[in-house]
Amino acid sequence: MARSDEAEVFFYAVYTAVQQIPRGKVTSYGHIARLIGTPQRPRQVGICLKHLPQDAGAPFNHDNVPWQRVINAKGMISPRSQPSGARGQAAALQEEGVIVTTGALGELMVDFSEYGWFPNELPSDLEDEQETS
DNA sequence: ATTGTGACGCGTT
DNA sequence: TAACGCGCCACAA
Repeated sequence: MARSDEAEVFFYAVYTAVQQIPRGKVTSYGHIARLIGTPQRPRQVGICLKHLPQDAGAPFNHDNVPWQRVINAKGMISPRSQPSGARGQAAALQEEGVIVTTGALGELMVDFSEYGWFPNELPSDLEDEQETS
């Protein structure tokens, strides 16, 4: 692996946590950071998703990690998420029943009070899952 | 090796 | 209320 071992652990934690987000729900980068015990690094969560492989053969990839369900704390889909803007992510969310509204500036928003998923901790322990790799 | 750049969030202005 | 500053740290140049 190219990344350091610590980074590897962090990536694993992020991807696994994101997989816990139920279909049709959304959460924030910051909340994912809190769930995995690193509340000071919402930004690194974004980096993990940014580098999420598209290759279906990878252990974590665009198919098995619902990256589209992670948005920022203001409830808006990050414009930087994709080259074409946030449209693709919005489409992916709408496909699973999430209503995405468009602001005056063309910003794509999701109502947290309706679709927010903010548990205090992860439903399953993620610490000791993958022992063999 | 160094420097700059972020799929962010929160406290201060 | 909005804008700015800073922490965080993996990655690309």
